[in-house]
Amino acid sequence: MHEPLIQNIKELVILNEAEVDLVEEAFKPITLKKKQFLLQKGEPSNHMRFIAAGCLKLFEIDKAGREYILQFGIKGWWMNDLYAYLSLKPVTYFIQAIVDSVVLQIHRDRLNELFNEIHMLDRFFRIKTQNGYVALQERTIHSMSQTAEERYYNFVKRYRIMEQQIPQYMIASYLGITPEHLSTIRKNMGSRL
Amino acid sequence: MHEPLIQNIKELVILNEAEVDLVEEAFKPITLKKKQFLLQKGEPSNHMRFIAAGCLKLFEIDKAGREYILQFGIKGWWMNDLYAYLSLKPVTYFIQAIVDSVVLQIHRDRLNELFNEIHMLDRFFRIKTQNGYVALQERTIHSMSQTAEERYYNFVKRYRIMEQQIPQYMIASYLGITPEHLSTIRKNMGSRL
DNA sequence: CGTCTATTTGAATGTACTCAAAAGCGGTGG
DNA sequence: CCACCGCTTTTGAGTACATTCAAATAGACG
Repeated sequence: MHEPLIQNIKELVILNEAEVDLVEEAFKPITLKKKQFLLQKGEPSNHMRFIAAGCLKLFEIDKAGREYILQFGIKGWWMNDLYAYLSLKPVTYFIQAIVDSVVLQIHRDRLNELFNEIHMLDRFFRIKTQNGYVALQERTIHSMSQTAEERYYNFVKRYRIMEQQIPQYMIASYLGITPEHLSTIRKNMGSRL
Repeated sequence: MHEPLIQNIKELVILNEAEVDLVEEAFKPITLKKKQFLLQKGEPSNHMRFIAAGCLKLFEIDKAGREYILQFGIKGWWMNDLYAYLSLKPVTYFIQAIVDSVVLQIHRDRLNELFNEIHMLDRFFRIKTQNGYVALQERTIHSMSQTAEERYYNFVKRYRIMEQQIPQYMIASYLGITPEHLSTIRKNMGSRL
């Protein structure tokens, strides 16, 4: 169960066996059924979270009730309302399982202890966050410079694995367009998919 | 000259005097005239950069020659093509001074050494990047859920200090709209500014 | 099956863009 | 110190991309 987590960490930093044990012990599994919430607006976010299996979405709902998806996550990804986690404030986003999922999570207090017990963890999260930042920056550029069709095409090309377990209207939300429009785009793209 | 840098670090982690000296020694100042480039597409980005004075922009130019501004930076901000810095690949973005500026920079190799000499630096950059990620996430949400007028209004409200030294067409680029459209928005907003 | 949810289709509308041109503004040289 | 030049901002007309709203069709699941 902790396999993918340990592997994920070891991709970036070195851990000895004792440290692996510490990490495995600290991260507790949570199983989620499809559509179940991991985090709801207003709750505190006291855990750092790693997806061991399944697929989840991180999203906001505005006053008009519209849903905006910030991020999808599959096995091997980290997912959190980072702002709420860091600031100790109530979360402003929701996290919900798209399919049955397993999440490994560690409490902030325990993780902060671990940062002192395993210096390399600071580094791990620094690099992880830097990578996440870079990816988000790219997404920002694309949302400004590309048409909806280009963004959809790139999404499919890049996240083919995800795309198959995610309903179309969620992808539309992620791309910042309406489901109707995405449908039209797909029709026009036709064979190019 | 290194004052704002040290202060910036000490806001998040504790440094002793020896460590302060190490940091001050490692970061070298660069002065830039208005419109001068700090980084041009194709170059490597071998330094981590802190703005000690002035104002700069980080932007991309697409094939059509259109400019997309990812980020403005003023005194106390960090600025880099993080992807290029981390991957050692040539930069895909430009960094250019909007007004006369001073940047403090440290070479990647020296910074990596410092990470081992000053463990708290790992933590500092982890937290910095996390904060940056959170801010970028918010921008992403807003670019999806808000109209151009709302985005402009929020930009002015939030970055009043910046807004005064930045020409309007650059703000338009940052907001993902045309200068003409921003002009129209300003006219319609009228007194509400 | 039948029901609920997701996707498609189409018409009318709106927001932002393109292109073109005029007006404003700031710096520089005569 | 004013006139001119280049760059920024404004204005307006026509257009394009994406949205809203409504309704029909298709798919998934009990």
